[in-house]
Amino acid sequence: MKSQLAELLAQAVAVLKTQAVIPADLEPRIQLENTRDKAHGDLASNLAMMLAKPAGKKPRDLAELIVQAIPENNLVTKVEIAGPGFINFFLSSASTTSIVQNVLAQAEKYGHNESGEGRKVQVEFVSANPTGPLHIGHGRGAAVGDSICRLLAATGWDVTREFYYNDAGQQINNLALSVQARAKGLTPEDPSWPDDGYRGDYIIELAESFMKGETVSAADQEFTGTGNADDLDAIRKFAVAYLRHEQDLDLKAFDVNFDVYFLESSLYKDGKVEEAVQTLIENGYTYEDGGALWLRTTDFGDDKDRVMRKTDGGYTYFVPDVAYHLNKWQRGFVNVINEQGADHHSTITRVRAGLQALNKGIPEGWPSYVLHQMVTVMRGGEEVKISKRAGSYLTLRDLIDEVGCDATRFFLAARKADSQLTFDIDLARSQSADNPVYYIQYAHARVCSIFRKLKSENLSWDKEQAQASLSKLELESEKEIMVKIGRFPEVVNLAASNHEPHVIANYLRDLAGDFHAWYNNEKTLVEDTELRNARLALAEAVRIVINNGLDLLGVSAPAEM
RNA sequence: GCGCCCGUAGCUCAAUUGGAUAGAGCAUCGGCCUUCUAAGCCGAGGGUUGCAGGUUCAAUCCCUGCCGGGUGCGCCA
Repeated sequence: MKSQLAELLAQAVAVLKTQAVIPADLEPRIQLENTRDKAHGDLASNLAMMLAKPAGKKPRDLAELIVQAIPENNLVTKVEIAGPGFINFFLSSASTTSIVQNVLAQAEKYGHNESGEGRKVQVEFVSANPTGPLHIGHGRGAAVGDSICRLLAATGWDVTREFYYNDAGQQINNLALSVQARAKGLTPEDPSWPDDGYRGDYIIELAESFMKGETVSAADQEFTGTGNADDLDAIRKFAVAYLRHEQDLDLKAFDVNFDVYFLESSLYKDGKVEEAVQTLIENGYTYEDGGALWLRTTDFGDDKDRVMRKTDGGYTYFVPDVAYHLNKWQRGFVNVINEQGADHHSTITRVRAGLQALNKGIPEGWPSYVLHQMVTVMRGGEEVKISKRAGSYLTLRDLIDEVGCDATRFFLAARKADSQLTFDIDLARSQSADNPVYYIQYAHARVCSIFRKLKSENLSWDKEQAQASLSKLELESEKEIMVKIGRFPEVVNLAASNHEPHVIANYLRDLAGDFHAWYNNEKTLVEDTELRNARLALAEAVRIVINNGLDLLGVSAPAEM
């Protein structure tokens, strides 16, 4: 719709160029925007205001000339010049009803497109350390990351979802030591409790399971507890497998799946870390100082150089990260999006610097990142402090159990990632009816209910019949809904290209509102067959859009509530 | 001190990448169930978009400087 109208405007510009009203060498960008106020029509262009200066005319006068130069068409019924020089277009009935036809024809594909052209994109998200259950921050990453994947897939990308396990660092030692301490009956209050030990209760369960000789299996590994509290290596392996298994369950409960689980330890095992370090040394970006090996990250915009290899011979955390991202690049992922918590944002400069220093032709600014800000959890009007080490814990699974998967996902994805989010458990739990996700799902269920009613009254409806009757949709409220669902593909594109799932949530809230209002004011199952068929078509179109939109958020669209 | 994010109604958040009179929900107040699901609808009140400048036809959005909140700044990960 928009592109067709833009084409008409382009033609008008061409005409005015031949009349020398507009300088011939000017190539204006035709902008059409959706109006906020329906008094301004359905679509508006600022063309006249942008061209006023080069044309040497007043915006409104120029707008007049542009309008006169627009070719005959059946898209719009009225064109108005308003305000400082806006050109407002009022869509014709033929235009709006064609939207409904389009939605019904494309059904679950409506809103999708092929602009990604099947190109590969990798999205890395969650990537929690296997040192504890997933908490609400991981939940935000999971909800946002998974939704970005769904958006990219819907716009024609070949998406790979990847989870990176930091299973090789110092934190794993701390984990093993903590489990060992519990296995030996120590508590965090004990003087010999490990310095950076994990204090959560789940460590107790883990230790018990190990001592009992239970077998745990995660995606690609399995390990049986030996029951020997002195065997730290066995404890380490068991603990990692155990917690990965727990995280698998968390993700399953959240309906988030990954294509690839990448182990940091494999980078060491395969010599990839060493390889990357050698390359950096050969490329001359390193130096020794104080017994450590440094990377000259300041050559790439960092504010100070960074240690790569400590005096104890171990690598700092970002070195395997560089090796890991080189691996992504070598797997052919020209497009990589990393979704992670904003508290780790300082790694971005380092990883990118390391990749540049490798001289492998990796573009500056690769990979791209989506950072989500912190989630504050409120309960009983007070902030719930979450700390693995302190032991106070609210897991993602607790939350899903309390609030439900749909509401949790919606809530965590419905806000812009780069602003902090407050998750009020009491609100989400005790007043679940007030949760916005139900409002949208309810609209979907209501449409389904209408069709059930139709059936129970032995009436029927089909797409073909409806096509001929759409001109019966004459109400202003109906036109508004048609225009709104006509914008859905554009909203999907915007959300996908900006990696902003929350845009979908806002759109759905808005559409559901229009639908509920219409539903309350106008009866769908009326005597007049043509009008009934037309309204059923509109209701079905709304249902399709809500279904498709909720799917992009990973939220279900129930037929009954 | 330096980097990044944020600051919009009492609260939680939007605002179609610079558009026209800044919008929703919750909360408050008043109406609507004999009618396709009241998890709904209709109406009312609620704002100097943190402050001060700048850029232009037009600024919540871009630039500069302040103020406030968050987060990061280790040979931790």
